[in-house]
Amino acid sequence: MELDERKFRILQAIIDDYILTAIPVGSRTISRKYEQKLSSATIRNEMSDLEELGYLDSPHTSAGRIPSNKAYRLYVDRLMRQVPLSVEETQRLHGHFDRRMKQVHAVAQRAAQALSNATSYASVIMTRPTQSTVLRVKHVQLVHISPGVALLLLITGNGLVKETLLHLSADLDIDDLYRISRILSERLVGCKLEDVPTALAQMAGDWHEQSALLTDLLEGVRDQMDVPQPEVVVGGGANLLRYPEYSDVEKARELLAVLETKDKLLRLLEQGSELEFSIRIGPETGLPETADCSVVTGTYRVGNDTIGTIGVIGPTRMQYQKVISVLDYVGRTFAQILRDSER
Amino acid sequence: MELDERKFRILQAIIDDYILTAIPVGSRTISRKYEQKLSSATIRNEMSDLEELGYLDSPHTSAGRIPSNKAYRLYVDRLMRQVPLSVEETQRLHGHFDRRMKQVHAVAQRAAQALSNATSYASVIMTRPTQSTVLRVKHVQLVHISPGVALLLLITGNGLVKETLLHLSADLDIDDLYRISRILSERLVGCKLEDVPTALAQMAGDWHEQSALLTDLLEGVRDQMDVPQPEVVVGGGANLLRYPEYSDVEKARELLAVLETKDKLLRLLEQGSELEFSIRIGPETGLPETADCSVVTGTYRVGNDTIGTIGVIGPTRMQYQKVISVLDYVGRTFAQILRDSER
DNA sequence: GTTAGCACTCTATGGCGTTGAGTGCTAATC
DNA sequence: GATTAGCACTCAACGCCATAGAGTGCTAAC
Repeated sequence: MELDERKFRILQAIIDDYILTAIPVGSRTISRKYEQKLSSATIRNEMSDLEELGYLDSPHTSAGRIPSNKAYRLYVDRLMRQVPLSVEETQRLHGHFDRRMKQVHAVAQRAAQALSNATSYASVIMTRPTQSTVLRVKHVQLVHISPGVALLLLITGNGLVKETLLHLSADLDIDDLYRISRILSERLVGCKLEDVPTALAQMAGDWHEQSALLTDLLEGVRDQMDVPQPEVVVGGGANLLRYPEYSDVEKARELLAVLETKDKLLRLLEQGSELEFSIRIGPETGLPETADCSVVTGTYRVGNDTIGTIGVIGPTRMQYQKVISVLDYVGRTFAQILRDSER
Repeated sequence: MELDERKFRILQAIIDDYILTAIPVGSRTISRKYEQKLSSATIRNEMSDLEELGYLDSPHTSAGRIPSNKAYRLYVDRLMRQVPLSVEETQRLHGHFDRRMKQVHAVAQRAAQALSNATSYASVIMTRPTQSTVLRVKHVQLVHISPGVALLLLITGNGLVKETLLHLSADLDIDDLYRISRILSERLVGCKLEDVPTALAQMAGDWHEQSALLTDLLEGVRDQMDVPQPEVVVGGGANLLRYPEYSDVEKARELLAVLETKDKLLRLLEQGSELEFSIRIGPETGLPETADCSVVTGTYRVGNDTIGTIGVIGPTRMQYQKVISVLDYVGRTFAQILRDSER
């Protein structure tokens, strides 16, 4: 049996209706609201076929049908029509942002808020710090803070600052530190950020006079060097409690707990990060706790780097078109603000 | 009518039992579990008195009694006994922390997690950045990043770094920037951080040669200068869904929404911030959404500065003693780690 | 191929009696 | 005078049952 054009139309109508109401859809509803040329009996036959093909499930004999995950898959791949955002919506989204914001974290928080407000689902934004493999040291300096305490500054080509407060075992004054800064500069400028510890260790071997200082430096720098962790910001988790699928509190709790667990969120986001958009439905999300959720993610770039993923989590019965439109808009705006502030 | 010692005991038993079970407590329960010398009838008379005095409410005639907010107030002020943490609990709490962590944000997240895990309630941690009124500039430098782009560094006495990426309208090379850095140093070192914009504006008046640069600087610095926002970290919101008081999903949603709204959280925390510990019960919390919650907060200091507030939010029927013990421990540990990393 | 008609299924809803925990009062007891 | 046994009364919770209504699936007619 094949899906002819009418079956597509009916399936689409069922999905649209179910997304809106969360009530199992009956043949009569379709016949009256969507396909007035056809009687409910005809729809009934078609629905029976659609069920046999795996696109519909029936909760029990005398309820209507609900779309299966396979149906949602078909929906997002072929049936869904792109809906542009209305002017008011665009403006409202726009209003969430403040172009003067500089810190990635703050921008991400606003974006998450915008996203969850506009969609009424939960939103997640992951920012992946630029890899230190590609960053080269541009400037090195030791700044005197107080006797025995100095600040080591490492500045990279893109303006990133690594600052490390050092407790010096040797007693060095401002002039000493200035002199040493120049020597450090000679050796470290141009070095990849990740190679700094190695370079320092090598210097310690050559330069016995200041080995105590170099040990301090090395220790301080090592602390800073550990692999930069991606950061995750979540918004609108409480929104999920609006939907009848989470009226079971225990279920809701498990889902909200996922939103509070960083590594589960990362798993949820990282799977989709290769594609520009990714929609994962039910078990495709990969976590047992989200087996009845869908996750829509998009990646954003600044320059050539993929810097993060922005996503929406909601019930499988999700307003996919709307989510995609909003996600696209917010993602663009987010990346734009980051671009503006980084250069 | 006065509260004699026996009434205190009975009230305490009722509160203890209700905190544990969330079930209205009957006279028979008290007589069997807590006051075996007294018959249920006697307890009944006492409970009737306690209700008249406003310490107990009855949901309906044939249910037991539940403690009123007034009772909880009395409980936390006079009846509660301090319970020290068990060794295992201390160890488990300890395990949440990583002493090598440097960033306030990361430490706060761990602390919030520890707090909500140990208490099974929601936790909130606010960190208030050190006021720029007391910070003085220690070191000023412009670092060349790429043609037309420079980084302005302002380092203060406590090692805080303010970095600002500047897009220069004038074309200045590395040597120009170095020269200008020295002039800036002369004028700015020793200045209060908050006075930097004023000082720059004054320089612009005197020093026409570089007024374009100074305008750029001023603009960049102003962006950084805006009042530093306190930061809020939340943990374990999903925990609240464990409790029968939030089995009404709509109620739960409103409460969890508060945990996602920064300014409401700040209001919740700032009230209690003057005292070392503060327990606010029900309406005392100040927000309508938390009228059936309690908020326990503690402040922590590093040196003489109050740097933040750490709090637990849960139902009024909260395990106050335990919460206080855990809060105390986590607060101390948190402050300790910050102290260690800041100097 | 489509549709009207009808028997059948199953949940949701509301009424109703029962159960049991708990109270409040009174009278007897210590 | 405080305590307690005894008892009538109250009220939510629970299970039971009948009913309503939405929906299906099948058959026969169009």
